[in-house]
Amino acid sequence: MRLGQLQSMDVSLHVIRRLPRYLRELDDLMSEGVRHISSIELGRRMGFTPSQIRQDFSYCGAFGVQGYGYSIPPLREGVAKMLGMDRDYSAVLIGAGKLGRVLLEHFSEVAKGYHLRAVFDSDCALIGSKIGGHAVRSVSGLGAFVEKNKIDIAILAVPKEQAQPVADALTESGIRAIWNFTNTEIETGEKEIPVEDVHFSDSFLTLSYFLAQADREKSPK
Amino acid sequence: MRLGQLQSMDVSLHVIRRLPRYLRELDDLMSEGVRHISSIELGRRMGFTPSQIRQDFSYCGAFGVQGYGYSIPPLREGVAKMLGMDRDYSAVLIGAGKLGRVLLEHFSEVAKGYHLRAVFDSDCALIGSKIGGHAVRSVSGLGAFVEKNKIDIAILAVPKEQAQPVADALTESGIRAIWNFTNTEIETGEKEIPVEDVHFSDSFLTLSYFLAQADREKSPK
DNA sequence: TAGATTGTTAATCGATTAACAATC
DNA sequence: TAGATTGTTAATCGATTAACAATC
Repeated sequence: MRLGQLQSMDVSLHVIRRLPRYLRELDDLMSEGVRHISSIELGRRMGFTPSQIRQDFSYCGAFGVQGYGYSIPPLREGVAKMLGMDRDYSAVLIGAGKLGRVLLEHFSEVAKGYHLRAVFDSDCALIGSKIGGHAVRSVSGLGAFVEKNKIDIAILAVPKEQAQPVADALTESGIRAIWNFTNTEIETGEKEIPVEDVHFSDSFLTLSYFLAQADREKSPK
Repeated sequence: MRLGQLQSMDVSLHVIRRLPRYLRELDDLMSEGVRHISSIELGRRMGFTPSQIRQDFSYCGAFGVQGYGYSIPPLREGVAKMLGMDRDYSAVLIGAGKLGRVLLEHFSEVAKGYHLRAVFDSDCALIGSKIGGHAVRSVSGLGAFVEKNKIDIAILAVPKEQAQPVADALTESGIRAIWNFTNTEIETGEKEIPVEDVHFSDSFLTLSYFLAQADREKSPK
């Protein structure tokens, strides 16, 4: 189920999507040696209004001090906690093609604190070989593995055609979230399983729209 | 400049981001042999309200017929045209690492009708070698190439540290849009150059939020 | 204390949905 | 013609911004 469709959102999806940006900015500030900041100054850096920043942070618990601003270390931890970075979630990668391998490599940086438990593929030539320290397993064992090991997150990097069958296997075996790189929409049925789509083609075309629009404005016909 | 911050949007970013989804759905319908559809039926398939679909399509020109619905082929072309898919835009890839190579490979599928003109990297070991039919060039020649060949789009897949310097070279030499995979924000100065960010880490953490939220709801403490 | 800045409530702005006249 | 469905205007809903009392 696409994130936007999910029910019971205490915090709006708009706010949630800004949290990782705050995290990056706060980490940058930390590495610059800055230890506190006001919503005005942070807003100036990030291109947000101070109001929005105060609103957003109020969802992460109260870390501000009147007349002084925010103390960065606890605020950073508050945001990280909201994002579940302290919860030791486990993941599996399905699809050990080129994209899968890139994700595998990035995963340790991108997702510090999360645990990649296994890699699956349907290609017999790959099964058994080692990729990034993980023996590639056959997708035929995917459901059993997810169920037995109570895997939280599936990273889906298989070809379009396999997206839905693999998603079905995952939902049946109790997966809790799907990170979807297949450039296609997947159905997860009744259960409210969050699916985060990373559709390269959609992203590219969005950018292309702005070029086309600029050209239309230049020479309207 | 992030897309959300751009001025002069005739059509809101929300609508623009739905256009590629419509395109995919319409292509799916075409390949199923369907040639016309009502906003009600399309809404049912996509999880949108019929109102929204009619609103969105009205921006692409009028393709509907009262009492009948939409004729898919011209609607599909109308959406594609809005997205600039008929405009022969040119692109360069900067960063021939693993991610860059995946993007290169996907580019021909993802971006049919767009032309990849060159690949750049700063690694001497890579320069001169061929990747996906393109000789890898030194980034030192990036600005001159973009300027001379009037390149429209830069695909930025370099390490974080190089993101801003490369972006500076690009903006100075007249690039028109940047597809940014560096997991960091880039500044483009005065000119309103659209930047589309694909931040894997942000996307992953957004998904992680929903897991954490589900757990918080289960055992509030 | 005075100045600064938060957290939160109220006002505004924008996006989505509903309604309906137009019409195929 | 009658039924269906569009395109568009009005109503609603939700997100962002402004304002301000609380207070460090």
